[in-house]
Amino acid sequence: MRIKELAEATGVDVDTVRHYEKQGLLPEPARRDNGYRDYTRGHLERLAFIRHCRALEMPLADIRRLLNALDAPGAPHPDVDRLVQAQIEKVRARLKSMRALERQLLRLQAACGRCDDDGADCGILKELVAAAHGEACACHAHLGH
Amino acid sequence: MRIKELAEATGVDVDTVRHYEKQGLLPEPARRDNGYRDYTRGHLERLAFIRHCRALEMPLADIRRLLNALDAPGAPHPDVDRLVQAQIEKVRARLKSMRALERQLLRLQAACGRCDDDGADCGILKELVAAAHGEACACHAHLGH
DNA sequence: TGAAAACCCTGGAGTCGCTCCAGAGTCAAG
DNA sequence: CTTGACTCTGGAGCGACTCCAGGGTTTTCA
Repeated sequence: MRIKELAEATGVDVDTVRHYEKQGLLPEPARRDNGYRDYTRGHLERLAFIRHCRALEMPLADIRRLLNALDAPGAPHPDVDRLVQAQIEKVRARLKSMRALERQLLRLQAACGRCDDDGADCGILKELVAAAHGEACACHAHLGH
Repeated sequence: MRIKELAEATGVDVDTVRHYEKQGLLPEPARRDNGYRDYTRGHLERLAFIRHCRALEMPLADIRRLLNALDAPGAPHPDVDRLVQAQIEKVRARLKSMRALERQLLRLQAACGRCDDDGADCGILKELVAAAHGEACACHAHLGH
C-alpha cells in the first residue's frame, strides 16, 4: 500500500500520515526499491485507531500512551481509564463554556436588530463595549482552555 | 498604569498584553523615562473589549475589524453583523460535534466497567479498536475544525 | 547601606497538530 | 517523449499565546 492509498482509506491527508510517523505514532513502514513507503494492513488499523482517538480530541501524547498500552498486552495500563476520564471532563467543561458562548452571541445578534444601516451606532458594537465594561459579565472566565 | 496593573485589571497575562500590541490590536502606549509602558484608561477599555471578543472565541483578525469599526464611527461597517453571524454558526457546529464527542467518550467509559484490573484486555482499548474498525462509526467526520 | 525580590525591557524560540512548500526523483499513459 | 500524477526530504507557516535569556530598574526590608 502506498501512502496515498493509506491516506484515502482512512480519510487523512498524506502529510498527516508522514507527520504521525515523525511523531512516532505510526511505525516506519518498509520501503520499496524506489524509496516509496510501503504500508501494511497493520498500519491501516493503527492509523484508523489514531484517527478515532483524534476524533475524540485526544492530544497525540495521550494517544501515544494508548498505543503503548495496546503494544504491551498483558502489562497493566492504569493510564487508560484515567485518560478517558480526563478527556470526558475536558469535553464537559468545554461544552459548558460553549453554551454560554452561544447565548452571548445570540444576545449580540439580537442587539443588531436595531441596526440603522447607516452604521453610525451599531447595536452590536455598543453591546460589546457595554459588555466589556460590565464586571457582572461572567464570560471572561472561560478563557484559556 | 504599568503593564502589570493593566494585566491584572483585565485578567490577562502580561505577555499577552505585549502580544496584542505587536499584533496591532492595542495601540502603543506612552513610555516613561525608564522605558516602561504607561497605559491609560482607554487602553484598559480596549483590552477589556478584546478579551470579551476573545471569550466569544473570535479570532484576532476579526477583532481587529471590530476595533476598526469602533475607531471609525460614522463610517459604515457591514462586516460587524456578518462576523457575529459567522461566529454563531462556528460555535453551533462545534457544539454539535462536541455533543457527539461526549457520547462517544461516555460509551468508552462504560466499556471500562468490565476492566479486570489485570489490564490484560481493557474494555476501553477493545472498544477503541473496534470503533476504529467500524465503517459505521460516524465520528471521524467532525475532524478539522 | 546594601542586598534581595519584584518588576520591566527586547527579541526570539517553543507549543500543538497539522498544512503547505520547494526542489528533486519516479512512474504510467497517451 | 512529454505530460501528469505520484513520491521523497527538510523546513517554514499558522493562531494565539507562553516562556525564556539576558539585561535594566525599582521597591522593600534588614
